[in-house]
Amino acid sequence: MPKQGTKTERRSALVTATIREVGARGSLDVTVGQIARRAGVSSALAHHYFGTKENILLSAMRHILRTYGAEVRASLTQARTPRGRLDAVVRASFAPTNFQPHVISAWLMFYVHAQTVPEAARLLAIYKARLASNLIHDLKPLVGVRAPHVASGIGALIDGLYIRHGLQSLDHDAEAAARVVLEYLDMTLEQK
Amino acid sequence: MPKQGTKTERRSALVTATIREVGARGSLDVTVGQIARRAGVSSALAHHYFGTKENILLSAMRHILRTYGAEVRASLTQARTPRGRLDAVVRASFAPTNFQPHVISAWLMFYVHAQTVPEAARLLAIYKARLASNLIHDLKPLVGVRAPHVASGIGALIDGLYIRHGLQSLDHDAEAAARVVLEYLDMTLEQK
Amino acid sequence: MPKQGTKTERRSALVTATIREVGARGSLDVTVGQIARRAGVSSALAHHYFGTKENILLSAMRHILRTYGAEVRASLTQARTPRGRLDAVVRASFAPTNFQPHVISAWLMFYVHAQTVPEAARLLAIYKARLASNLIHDLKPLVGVRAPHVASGIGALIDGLYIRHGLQSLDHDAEAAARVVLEYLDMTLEQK
Amino acid sequence: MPKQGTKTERRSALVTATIREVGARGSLDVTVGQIARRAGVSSALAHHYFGTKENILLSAMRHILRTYGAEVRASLTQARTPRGRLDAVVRASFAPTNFQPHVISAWLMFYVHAQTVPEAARLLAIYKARLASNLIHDLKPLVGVRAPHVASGIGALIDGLYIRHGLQSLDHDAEAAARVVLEYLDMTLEQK
DNA sequence: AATGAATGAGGATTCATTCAT
DNA sequence: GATGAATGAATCCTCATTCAT
Repeated sequence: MPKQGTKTERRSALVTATIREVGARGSLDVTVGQIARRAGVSSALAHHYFGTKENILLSAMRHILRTYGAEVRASLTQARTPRGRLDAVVRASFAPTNFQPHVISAWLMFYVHAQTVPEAARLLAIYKARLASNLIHDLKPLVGVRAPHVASGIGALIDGLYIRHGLQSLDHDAEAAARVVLEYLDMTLEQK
Repeated sequence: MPKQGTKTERRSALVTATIREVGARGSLDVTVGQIARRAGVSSALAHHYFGTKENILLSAMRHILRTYGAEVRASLTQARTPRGRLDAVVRASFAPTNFQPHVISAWLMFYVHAQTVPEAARLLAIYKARLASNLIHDLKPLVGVRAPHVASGIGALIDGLYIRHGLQSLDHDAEAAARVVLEYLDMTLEQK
Repeated sequence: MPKQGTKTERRSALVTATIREVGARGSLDVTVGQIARRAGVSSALAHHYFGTKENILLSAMRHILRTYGAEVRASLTQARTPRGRLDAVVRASFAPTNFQPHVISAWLMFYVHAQTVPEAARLLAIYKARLASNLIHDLKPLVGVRAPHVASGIGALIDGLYIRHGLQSLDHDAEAAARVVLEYLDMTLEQK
Repeated sequence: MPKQGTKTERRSALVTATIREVGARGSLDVTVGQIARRAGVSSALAHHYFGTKENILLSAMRHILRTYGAEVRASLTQARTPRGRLDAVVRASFAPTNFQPHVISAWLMFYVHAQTVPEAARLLAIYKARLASNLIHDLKPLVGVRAPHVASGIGALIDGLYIRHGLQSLDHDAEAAARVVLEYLDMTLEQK
């Protein structure tokens, strides 16, 4: 009688539902019940699979981070020059899989969550370290010791554009957003 | 025992306590009780003065925005050239009154809050419009029609630096943060 | 600086305000603050004069009962025959001072209050006893031993008409209401 | 520990508990906690099943009204003549299922509640309309155009007897109460 | 006399979580 | 595997009441 679904299917459905729900409400204050309902299951089942709400949230975060990581890798395979690779990394941040309203909302929520929950902070730190490392690797041949500095500027700019986008002031579409960062990059590179 | 503080004193104490508490917890999920306790009063008194929790939060937001506005104005009085004024506006964002951990946390929380609460969104929109208007006013003589574009880049960069700072990864002190933005500005201006 | 007012004035203003407020809200769930505001004073003053909320309510009840009693006495002075006196007693219940929406509401609320508060029950019992006594006194010459029985029928009919009136279904104006009871009386008297 | 009762069982238990509790306290000011405790469940469960307190109260009202309706219908099946049917309708109001202290209390409370809550008013209006309609239907053959007038008198008398009974002054047992109304009816019918 | 300041107690409601089935 | 039943622990908010001024 119970609805069927493999463990993986259910977990994945709940993770997706979490992101959608957070996006729809614009708030991390989402209840397990709301998430479960959106996934079409009972809240008891959500606990059955994840144990605690915290865990559902963390899983959703991991999902987003994984998706983002995949996007970056995919983007990088097509790049050859350092500059091309930088381009790829930046553009991955604004790829369609990520730069959608509800995903952006979720990112913002996770930033907040990271302030309280160590594990969330750890995940975010990993993401940041990877982004920085990616950028620095390819900036070094171009700007030498200034690489970390420039990388952190780019990182901040990306985060800022995310936030602003999350805030409905859709003054940047993905393409425009990427361009802002890339211009920043270009200008930096042009510096003698 | 009653009759100890004036209405103004208490309101102000509660607003301050709100920001500190939000900063300390790293979350907008502070209870009226926590805020009140920090302010040294009963939660009933907080309701007496503000009516609802929402109102307390909004008042705290207004307080932060007002402080920021004052900082900008003060900073501007000492500037003479457009470039000097741009400098002033940027540096105001990183002035000691604003760029403290708990205030930064509060900013982040308010960004989130604005996604849900219209009045919060309105307040944030005002802040943004003012910042943009300030920047554009002084960018026009320097970069002409590119002014709005550059202004939005600067705005995003400031927001991004705030977030990153809020996330404990204190890779930027205030001075460094301001410098990142100003370099961005300089590079932009140097563009032919 | 404080507003002036004699003790009596204030007390009376608060009692009146209580009845109006109960009437306006259609509920005994009226707060001291609401009553005080309607009377134009602080809730602290209400306590100063009455000590407790219970006391305010009881005073209002006494006021209504007193008004009703006065109405009955006034009405009776003009009657000469037993039948005339019965008429007077019945009509007093529907006199303009009593048969107004907010007073009717207050009566209903007091009925309820009497279920919980002994003193309120006592006051209501007194009213009932007086009404019964008045009716029986003049019914005796007319229906003999059936007097108590008829009196209680009349009392119930009056109460019922009050309730129904309080319930907005204004299917009886005062005159009509009185007539219903008097017809009942007439029919009873005509019984052999 | 969980999984003990069905949805229907619990709902019904809570509705019953509501009426008993209202009766026991003599006040609509019962807390959800009190109702739940009497039903042997947590207050959270009460909310789980009814959503709001208002809803619990309304459900209790509907229960009483339904019981009363059933009583009337049952009573009517045994009647043949118009006069017999009138008898049945009146007696149903004083049937043991209804004319118990706590049910009477609940009625009184609902009268009060109806002054504030539209849905409660609507329910009460339906009850009244049905009673009136029932009475008028059978009065018409007996008193012609005076039917509505007589019906409203009877209705008021019933309500009045209810109130008086609710007020502990048990000067009427059910039989006596019914008799008062039926006498009223008889007298009316005997009118030429 | 009059009031604003202040609070403890309490109440409706929500929610993560657990358990029997 | 899946769920409805069930609850303890919060949380916001209200209110009668008290006290210093």
